[in-house]
Amino acid sequence: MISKKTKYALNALVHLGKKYEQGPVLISLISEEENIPQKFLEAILLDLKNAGILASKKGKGGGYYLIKSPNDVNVADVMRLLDGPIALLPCVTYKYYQRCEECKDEETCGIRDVFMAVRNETVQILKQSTLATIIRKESITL
Amino acid sequence: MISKKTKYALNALVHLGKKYEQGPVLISLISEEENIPQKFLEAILLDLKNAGILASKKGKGGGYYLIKSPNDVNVADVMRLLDGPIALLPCVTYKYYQRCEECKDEETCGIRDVFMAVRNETVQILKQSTLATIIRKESITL
DNA sequence: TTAATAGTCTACTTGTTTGGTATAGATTAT
DNA sequence: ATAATCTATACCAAACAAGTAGACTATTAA
Repeated sequence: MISKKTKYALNALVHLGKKYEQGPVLISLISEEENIPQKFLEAILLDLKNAGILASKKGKGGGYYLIKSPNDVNVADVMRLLDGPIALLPCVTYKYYQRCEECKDEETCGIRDVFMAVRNETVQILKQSTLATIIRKESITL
Repeated sequence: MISKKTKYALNALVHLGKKYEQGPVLISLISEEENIPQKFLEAILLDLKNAGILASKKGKGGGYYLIKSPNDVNVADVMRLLDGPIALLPCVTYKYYQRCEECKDEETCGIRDVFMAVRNETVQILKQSTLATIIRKESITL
């Protein structure tokens, strides 16, 4: 399961994606409309800002806004940022590789092959899924 | 990430799969050869027994052995047994469905669609992967 | 210039899960 | 009977998840 943090981040990003290039949006507004605890959301938005996806403006008329295009923000990146590796086994992660301690021979491990396949399929789907595709799909489904 | 419990279970099952229909195998032997803490392994094997995958024999000459055919034990089932649902969101699980509390309208949720696709692909791969296919692959790779 | 607005930082809390360990008990082959 | 095995119950420490509290800093309008 993905954490609430990642789920909330995606909800907030979709929200901000719908208001792309329309100025800053209040944390309190996102919190209310997306049903996310405000204090928790503050920490999440800060993470997304530090990752260069969002920017913020302080004071009256301030808030958060998307600085990357909705086409350039994909679900895989958001998940990695907040939840860490996507793979289900440490020995099949792309950037955070770690050997399975109990493993005898990684080269011939049939279990590893299975989870390698899962990882590849998963990452492909998540990379293809951007804020833009999500928002588009939602407007069609209506 | 899958838990150590599931990983250990798979390692143990592959081990027992290789000795299918060759009589009981000692916990201590599996523990040693697969590098799994013995007491932890005992609990895992018990779970697998209660799920009807393994059986055990007590006393001298006892141990655990596979009762289902290696063709009929797939990775998806083992994961579900020890780690619970495979899906990454509670609202896309098959048997353990739960609404996302913060969600406004599940029907039109674009995020849900993404994770639905991931779940479907993942389950398909994991269902196809049985002890038999894993063991076969390992013997070929050598 | 000061009050109100709005984001930022640090620290804490509470509950659950993970990955175990310890001890004692029940069964069975010899 | 007794030694070899699995079984059951209880416990534990560390990490993580999901949040909360409160002080602090920056901006801007009046």
